[in-house]
Amino acid sequence: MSAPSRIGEVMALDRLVHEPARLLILAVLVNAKEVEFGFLEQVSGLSKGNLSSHMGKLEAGGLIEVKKSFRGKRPLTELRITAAGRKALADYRQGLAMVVQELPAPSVAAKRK
Amino acid sequence: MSAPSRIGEVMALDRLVHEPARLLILAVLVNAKEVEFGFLEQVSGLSKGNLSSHMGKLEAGGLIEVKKSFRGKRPLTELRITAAGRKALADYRQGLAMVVQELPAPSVAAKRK
DNA sequence: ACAGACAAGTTTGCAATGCAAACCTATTTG
DNA sequence: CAAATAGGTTTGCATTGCAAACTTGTCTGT
Repeated sequence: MSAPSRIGEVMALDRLVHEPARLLILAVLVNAKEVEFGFLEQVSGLSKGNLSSHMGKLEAGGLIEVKKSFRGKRPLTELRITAAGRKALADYRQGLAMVVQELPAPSVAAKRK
Repeated sequence: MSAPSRIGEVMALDRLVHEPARLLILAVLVNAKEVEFGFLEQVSGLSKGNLSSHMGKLEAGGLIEVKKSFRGKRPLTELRITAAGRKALADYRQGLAMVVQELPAPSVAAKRK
């Protein structure tokens, strides 16, 4: 018989994307052309510090690009997902889909409490 | 306004289950009545140490039960998923399913090159 | 003009984590 | 008896995620 399941796939998930905070960031970015730091802070609910460090990691990994400029006299940081980022997210999504499939649907043999 | 999507769900994912190694463990356990430590070590590919510590956390969280006994003269550790574990896994699975749905299918605007 | 509040991020400090190497105890084999 | 194996646990370490504190600059009230 086949392995207990193909769930070993789960170990192949991209950890950079797997982290919820970063997945959230990527998910927002993938639906917009460009996103401001402040906006992201609001919709994500992440603290500035937390957001900043995740941003740094995503940038270091090449999944996003960060453009710094000024709006009037104030600093403005904008984030944009890269092609690599889209790919990573798509791959991750596919991995997730597999995991979801392999995980037993509770509806079947689950306990009705 | 409503959030860009319901992806904020991702932040609600149970971190205890979210960790790939533990998800793998739970996925194996949910399909079997009882599983031996050694077997799990093999199918998961985790080192004994790593497995042992994840096992400890799952047990501490009440998602699994660990039964220690002897087979002949040798120690034997068996793992079993609890009702809470099944529930946590089912909830997690549902969360994942939502995330997968909300994540854009790559087929649309995927590769330009 | 200046004190204080606010904006926009970055840096720092810390606790928690994941991982494997080393270790431990007991058994089996050469 | 020595060495290898089985079955796990503990230790040590490097990485992380998180928020508090800090930085730099603008704006408001008086």
